Amino acid sequence: MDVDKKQERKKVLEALTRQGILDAAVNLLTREGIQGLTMDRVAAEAGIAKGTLYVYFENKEQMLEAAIDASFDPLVRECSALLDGDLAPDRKLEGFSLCHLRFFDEHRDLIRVLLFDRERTHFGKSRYTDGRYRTSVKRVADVLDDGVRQGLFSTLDSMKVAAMFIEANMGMIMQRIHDGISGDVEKDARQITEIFMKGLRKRK
Amino acid sequence: MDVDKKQERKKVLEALTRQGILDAAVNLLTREGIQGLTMDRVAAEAGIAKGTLYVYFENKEQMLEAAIDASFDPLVRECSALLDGDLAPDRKLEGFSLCHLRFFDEHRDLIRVLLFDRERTHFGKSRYTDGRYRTSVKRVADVLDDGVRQGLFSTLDSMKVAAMFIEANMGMIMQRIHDGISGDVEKDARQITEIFMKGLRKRK
Amino acid sequence: MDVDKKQERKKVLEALTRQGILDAAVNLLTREGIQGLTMDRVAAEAGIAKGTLYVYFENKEQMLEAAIDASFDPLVRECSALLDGDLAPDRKLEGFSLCHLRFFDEHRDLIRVLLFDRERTHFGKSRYTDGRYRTSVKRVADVLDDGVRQGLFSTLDSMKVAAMFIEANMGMIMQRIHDGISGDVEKDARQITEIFMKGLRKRK
Amino acid sequence: MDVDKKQERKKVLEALTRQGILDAAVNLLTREGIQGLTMDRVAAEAGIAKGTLYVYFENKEQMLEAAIDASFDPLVRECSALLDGDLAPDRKLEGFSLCHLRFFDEHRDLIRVLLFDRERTHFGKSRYTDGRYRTSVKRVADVLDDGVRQGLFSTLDSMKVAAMFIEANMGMIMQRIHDGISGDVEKDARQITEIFMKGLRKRK
DNA sequence: GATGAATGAGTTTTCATTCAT
DNA sequence: TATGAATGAAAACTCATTCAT
Repeated sequence: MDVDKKQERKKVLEALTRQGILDAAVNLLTREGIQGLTMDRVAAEAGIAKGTLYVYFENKEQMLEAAIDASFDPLVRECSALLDGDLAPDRKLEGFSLCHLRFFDEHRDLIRVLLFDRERTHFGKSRYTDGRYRTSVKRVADVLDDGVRQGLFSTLDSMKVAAMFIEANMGMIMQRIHDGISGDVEKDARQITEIFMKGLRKRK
Repeated sequence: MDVDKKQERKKVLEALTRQGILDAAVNLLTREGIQGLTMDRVAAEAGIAKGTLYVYFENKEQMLEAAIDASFDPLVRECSALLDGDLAPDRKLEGFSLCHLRFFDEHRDLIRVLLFDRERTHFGKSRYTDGRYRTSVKRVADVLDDGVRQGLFSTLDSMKVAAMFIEANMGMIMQRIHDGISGDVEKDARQITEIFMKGLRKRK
Repeated sequence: MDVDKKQERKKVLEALTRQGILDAAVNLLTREGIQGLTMDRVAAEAGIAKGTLYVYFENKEQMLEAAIDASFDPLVRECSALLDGDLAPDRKLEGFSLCHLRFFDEHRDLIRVLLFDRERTHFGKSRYTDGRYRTSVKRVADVLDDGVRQGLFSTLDSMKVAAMFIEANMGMIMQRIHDGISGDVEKDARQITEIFMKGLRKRK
Repeated sequence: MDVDKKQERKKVLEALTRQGILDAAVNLLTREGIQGLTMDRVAAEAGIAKGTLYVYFENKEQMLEAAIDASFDPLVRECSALLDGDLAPDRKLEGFSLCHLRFFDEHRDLIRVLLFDRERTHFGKSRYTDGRYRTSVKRVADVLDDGVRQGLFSTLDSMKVAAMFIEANMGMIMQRIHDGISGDVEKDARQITEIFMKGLRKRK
């Protein structure tokens, strides 16, 4: 019992330090960009010694990876739940947009990181699996395929369209940020869906 | 006269050196990525002395900027001509997609740079003007506004939609690259336009 | 009585832990070399906590010293017994060679350590006493002096010749290792003695 | 002509810096041992910036290698000339001993390095070719083989005996150093040859 | 006595930039 | 103008040692 307690306390403390590091890393990243992210500064920001970072993470790369993963976790979870749900495909797409717009409204600075990560993800010679992004594309593609199966959408190359859709969301997000976040989220999310559903062309 | 000749020759030579540096920088960038771009290597690639780089450019940042500008110049020119032309707005959009898909098919590696640059462009604390990208958004937005004026498109928030459109193109490009560039360019360009024109929804 | 038992048990346990540490250190040393010998790894190899090492040893240097001492103990004991025995001086020398060749055939990797230690021993500013090696030289010198006294050997500078003899053995060992341990131990041991007894020169 | 002069001056200056680094490295090595040899200190000792070291050498390992090579160069040359000469095999061996004893009398501290290098040479997992030492063994073995061919020496395993001979020399050197270099070099060199020629055994 | 998380000084290496020629 | 040797600040990472529990 005593031992259990001790071990538990230890685990909690460890988790705290680990989280502290991740938070420090994300803060620094958002504040200073990738170039400002040095192990020295992360340690300082986290209020621990440089060496301690290497107790918790193998190297800078893995720490960064973990930090980014951790900060996108809420978004990933929310989207996951949404896409797993049983809304109609078009509602799912709108929900997806909404999630993303909301998330980036709240974590406006993080988009910088996302873009960074996207770059690394796709084109780095790194060993990074491009997991997060590719998974996202695949899941949206599944929704599109569902839509086709249900006779809702015309036939389409689902992976390509999924990629387009996701990026279109990013475009909207960027524009919102550029404009100082104008207009409400719901409206913009609806507009994205609308365009992807019905197109821009005026109908008589 | 003699003096003029000399001066002219000098200018030509200087321009040549300058271009040589830019080419070297872009080659290195596409071959080795940003991490591989050191002043040493640029000088070696260009066949000049390291110090000479600083004769032509203030510092690394400005050199890089110029190099990226130079490498996107063909794309920018082509798009510019297209958007300045007098095609119908929807043809212009399709042309825009086509330009981009073609350009990145041919300069596949440059997309890495573009994404990198995009990040820097939008969110860095760098003094980079985000010229290229913002201009692009604005011009596409103009086309959209034209479309609206001509009664071709429904009313829309042109800047946001333009951003979406541009990013959707990037999504398509990324997916093509991920798939090993599947399908022909024209078809994919048409698909993008189609979706933005008519949407995904099946019509009876 | 109870207290005595407890104390004894404690002592046994401590000795066990101590030996475990030494074994771990030697294993690591032979497997990975000096560079691979970190306190972390020794602790892991010994299955104890890092901090515990400092319960048993003042610091790394002393632990290493003890570990090396322990691993050469068998050789030292065997040689000691031999040189203490009452063989003729020349038989003792041959026995000495045999001991060494055999020991390093079996602990081939340890020779690396020996050489390392030799360096430290003789020339480091370390507080290492150069005990092992100097003692060895002295004892061989004693055998040589015995030989001289018995009219077996010509007069000689026994310390210098002893050093030569010991190093010649090392040379043979190195060559055997380099060749992949060619030829049988006895023959090589005999050859060393032979040369030191009769020299290389052919006699008519 | 002018250009030639400039280039020559440059070369000389470069060689000077390079030599300065090597000298600094050897000095530090002899003064402080391997553990004391850090790039920081070498730079300080050489009176240059840390970065400059990396202009002249790829990394620490190669610098060290070059430094050691450079400091043994005189010995290697002298021995080489001697063994290439046309003395009788036994005179060559004596000359070899003489060279070595003299060299280490003068560079007493360097023996530490030699031993270090020997260790690295033979047993490191390093990419070091064990050139210096192996070559030495081979060349002495050739002399021995010559001796056998000329009917001077009994048949023998020349590589093993060569290794023994070289190490016996080292033993003598160590003993001399330990004793504070007692006795004159010639006498000790002669004693080594004597033993290897005629052995220790007293003849009636 | 045993633990192991935390430390931080110390190490190698990189590279944009300068400046004397 | 062109050069390229020299710089030195900064970065990632290591590891023996300590100390609160």
